[in-house]
Amino acid sequence: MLHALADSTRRDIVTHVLQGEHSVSSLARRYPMSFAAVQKHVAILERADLVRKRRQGREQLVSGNIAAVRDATALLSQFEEIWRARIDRMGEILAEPDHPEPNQGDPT
Amino acid sequence: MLHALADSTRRDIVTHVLQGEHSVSSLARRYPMSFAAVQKHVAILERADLVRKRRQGREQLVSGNIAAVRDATALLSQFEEIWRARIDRMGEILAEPDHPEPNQGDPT
DNA sequence: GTATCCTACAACCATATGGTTGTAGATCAG
DNA sequence: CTGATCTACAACCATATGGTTGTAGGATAC
Repeated sequence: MLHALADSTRRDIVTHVLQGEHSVSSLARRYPMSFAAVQKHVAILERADLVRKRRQGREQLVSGNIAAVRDATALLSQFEEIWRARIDRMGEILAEPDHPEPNQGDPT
Repeated sequence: MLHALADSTRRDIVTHVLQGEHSVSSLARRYPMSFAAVQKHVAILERADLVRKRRQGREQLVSGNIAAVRDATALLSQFEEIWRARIDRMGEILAEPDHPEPNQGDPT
């Protein structure tokens, strides 16, 4: 899923379809590449459930799925929590009465 | 940069080095792959500035760079803001007293 | 009906990825 | 010094990626 967002064209597509539905062809017109290339990008986003497609006549309207985007954001936020937990632990260590050498590594 | 995080092994490496410095070889021991493979993962994370390396004797100690992780999180958060902006606009439209029909002529 | 548009999918190519093994340079222990 | 360890880097392979073109089907317009 992060892989699906690790491409600027796909992030741009997500940006647009989060603001409203767009057909695949109207999206394709925005980028300097072939229709098939944009179609592939949309397929990758769809496989990651970042966008949904809805048929209307001969068009496929693409819309963004904010829930999946939130999942990705939450995944990255976990890193910040890990970091904060570490900082908290360091605070405890500094608060300890005596700690001559804070040795990190794993010499096992 | 998101690409660097779009791999579970690399996310796991980031998780660990955010909690403290680890040498490349001690990291390599955690995963069922060759030392060189882990070394490549670390190099990719380093290129994305998600981790830093510090030489100590014959070891290279890897530590996580929380700032870059925050940048990635902020990038994804923009999507949620775009989404909220759209919802706000929809709220305004629904709050309009008379709907903007394409009714130009006003025959008195 | 035919023509046109929108979409899907396949084949193909160049390049990047994730993994391997092997070699070589530094550094530390003896 | 020799030997062991940590690291870097190159070569190689299988596979996935991002792009292309071409073909085919479904829906609309005429």
